[in-house]
Amino acid sequence: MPGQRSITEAEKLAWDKLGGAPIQHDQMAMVANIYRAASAVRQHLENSVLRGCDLSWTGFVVLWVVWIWGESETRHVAEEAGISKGTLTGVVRTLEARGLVRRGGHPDDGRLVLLRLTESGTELMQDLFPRFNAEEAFVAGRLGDTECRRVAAGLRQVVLQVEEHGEERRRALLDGAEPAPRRSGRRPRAEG
Amino acid sequence: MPGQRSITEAEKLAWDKLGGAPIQHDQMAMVANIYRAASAVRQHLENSVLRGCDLSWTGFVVLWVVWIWGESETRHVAEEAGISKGTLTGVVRTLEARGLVRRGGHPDDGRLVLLRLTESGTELMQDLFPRFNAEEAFVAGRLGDTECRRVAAGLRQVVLQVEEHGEERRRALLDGAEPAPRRSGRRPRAEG
DNA sequence: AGTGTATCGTTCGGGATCAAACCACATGGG
DNA sequence: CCCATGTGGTTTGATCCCGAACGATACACT
Repeated sequence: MPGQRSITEAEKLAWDKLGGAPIQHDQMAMVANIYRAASAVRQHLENSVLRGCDLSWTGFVVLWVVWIWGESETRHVAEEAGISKGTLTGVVRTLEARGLVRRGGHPDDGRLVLLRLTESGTELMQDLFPRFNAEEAFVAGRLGDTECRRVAAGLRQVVLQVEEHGEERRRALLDGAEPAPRRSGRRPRAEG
Repeated sequence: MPGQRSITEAEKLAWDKLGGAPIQHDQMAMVANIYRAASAVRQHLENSVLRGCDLSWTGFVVLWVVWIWGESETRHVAEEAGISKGTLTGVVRTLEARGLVRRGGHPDDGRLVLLRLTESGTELMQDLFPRFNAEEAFVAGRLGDTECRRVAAGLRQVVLQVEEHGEERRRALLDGAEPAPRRSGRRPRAEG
């Protein structure tokens, strides 16, 4: 059972290493399980239905968003899919190479790019989505409908908390200090 | 609010596109929220406490595992951290370059590699973990202890379902067919 | 018409990610 | 002793991922 030598034992060990400082263990356990569940679900979906179509999780999500909402501006797709716009550029590149989506300019605003499914992309989603949904049902198989709703509601509270107060919180933690650049990422062009 | 133009509206649209085929929507909503919450939490943690130490989420998790469990074999660390052994090799490489962990051979079995924290890695975790835990508490701030436990328990059921029946399920879905190779990944060396 | 300033998607750099291929070491049987 | 089989960690190739830098376009104001 990966990652569960015992979460409780881990807490005891951490508590010892900190000289007895208090730990919010219910919160810690929830975060740990959110991440574990997300990994497990993604892995299962990728290795069952997605793999056969040569799609990654992210590729599927992007496809799904465009399928559901129809022709969309890339910024909206990135937002819905929960990835950065830079990542979306790359994902769309591979999706386009597979002939599943098409990129097109906006008639009125030259900055925008619109995404739409190709014929074959639409057919793929019609076949794929029901099978995807069946696996969602499988991973949730030990929980009843009501319990699913309850867990989903709890998770939504977490998402809302971060979305509504996360930035403010991060600012407060920095307390005036500069935001600490990432190690990776593009460097400013050398002055000449 | 990223990814929530409205999940319910999305379901209706999907239902239409499928010509009225039934959708397991509670399960679908739970999976969507698991992934959203995981992304939100990861993003918040990386951009608050982790960024200042130049650590990725995964880098932190690996460090945490070795900190808690002490000198460990890499296969166990990969399992606990929930990443593949190939990924671990890369993550440890960067962690080692930052002077936070050290790799060492096993005295009795020449195949094994042991990981341990350096002095500075240990100091980092002693400072970092309490601040990490404080942010875990922040993201869970809208939920009480009991609700956190309940959500964690539900998620554990999902993880267990995949771990105990996932492989069997994937085999059943393939139904004898070959497992469909990934598009990416190493190719067999050309026969000569 | 010109000049900010804002916003869009793309590029870029460092890194994470997986599965399969691969190589080194271990272990058991002939 | 040797060779088959198994089990470790590492390498490889394609992709994903982020955020900052960037170039192009849009829009408001002059």
